[in-house]
Amino acid sequence: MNPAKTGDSARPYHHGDLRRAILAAALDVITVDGPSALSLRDLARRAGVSHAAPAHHFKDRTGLLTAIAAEGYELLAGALAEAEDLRDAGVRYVRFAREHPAYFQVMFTPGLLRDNDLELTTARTLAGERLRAAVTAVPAEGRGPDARLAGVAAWSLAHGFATLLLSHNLDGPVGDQDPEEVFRALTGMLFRSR
Amino acid sequence: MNPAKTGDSARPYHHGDLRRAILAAALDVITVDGPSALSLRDLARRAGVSHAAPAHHFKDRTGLLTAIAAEGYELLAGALAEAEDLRDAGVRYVRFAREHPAYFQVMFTPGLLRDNDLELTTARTLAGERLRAAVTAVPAEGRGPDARLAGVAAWSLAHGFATLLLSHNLDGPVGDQDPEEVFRALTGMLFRSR
DNA sequence: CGGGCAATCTAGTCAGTGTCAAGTTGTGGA
DNA sequence: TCCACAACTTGACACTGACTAGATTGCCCG
Repeated sequence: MNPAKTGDSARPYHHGDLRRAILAAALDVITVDGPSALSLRDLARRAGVSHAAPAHHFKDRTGLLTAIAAEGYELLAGALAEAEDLRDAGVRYVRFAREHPAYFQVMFTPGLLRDNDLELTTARTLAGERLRAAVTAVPAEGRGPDARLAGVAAWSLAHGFATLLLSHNLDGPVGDQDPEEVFRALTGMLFRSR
Repeated sequence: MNPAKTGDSARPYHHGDLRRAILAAALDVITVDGPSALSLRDLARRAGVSHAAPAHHFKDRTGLLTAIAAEGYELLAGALAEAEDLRDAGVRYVRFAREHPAYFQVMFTPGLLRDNDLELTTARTLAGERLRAAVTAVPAEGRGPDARLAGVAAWSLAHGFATLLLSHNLDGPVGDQDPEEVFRALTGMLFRSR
């Protein structure tokens, strides 16, 4: 029998899509308070479900974070796939970080994830390939002789900018300008001579 | 002054330098298992001290992390102060991240720190100034008209490279090469035309 | 020299957490 | 129809951070 609860009629024994609900709640929490504030019991409470229910869908806390990261890499791969050129890919990378800070944070915080998870690694390599594709699309005389090095450079630049942005380290320099525009100007400055 | 501390039979009531011992143990734990694995009780156990002793030196868990971050910014500022030019500053930034991954991780993981802490903010602004100094040391015709933008670009590049390195996202592209050399080559590629 | 005092550490408690094991309820497939 | 399995609940355990009160110690000042 269900204990008291708020709102609608009696909740069915089966939630319907508990997995989705937990994920959504988790993203909310992470966005506001960061991954370390995540509590399976709290998520269960938000979904109106018993304290051990989440463990049935994501074995652990780590399992939950891993699932989030995998989904994040899929979203990122999707965004990068539509990029017109390398600079656009960079802009989309930054935009992804700003629009989905929770995903981004989980994806790139080491020690939070089960690195050998299959779903995670495949999503991750897919996103990596999309990035490499954007780099190799640049004509060789524009990007220098070493495509691999150019890829690292582009990724570092976009990733560093996005990370510093999220950790509020660019609040001063960027101010109230549109971060995407700043990033565009930044790449324009670095590559102006080509 | 201090009673003997290591190896002897009965532990003295006063540890001697518990604060230092806790910090050192914390850095070990973070290096191996990340900040989320940090437990005050575990640190107390490692230092051979009661479970509540750490709280006397660092009010909370957050206080401990904040102290670590502040010390990290001081170390970073010290490293940047000795830089010869902008590229060298970047190399030192990357080297700092590799030599002190625990500090680096804590410093740039939002939500872990007490951002309004005085010691933290002063150390942070000091490091920021050292970075700006390295940028403005570059002659204007080499860095373009906008020093602020050039600073963001340089910081993003170094920070992104360091972050991706620590999260093992460059294990493939960089391979077994010396990361500092790769970074040097990378900046050489980006700035070859000046 | 000796008493007091503040820094340091101990010990106990409380609410909250992840995880495990075993039970209960609903549902789809043979 | 019925039954095996998936989804969820319930209860328990060991752990955590935070808080409190009290014990111990070394040092300063008279």
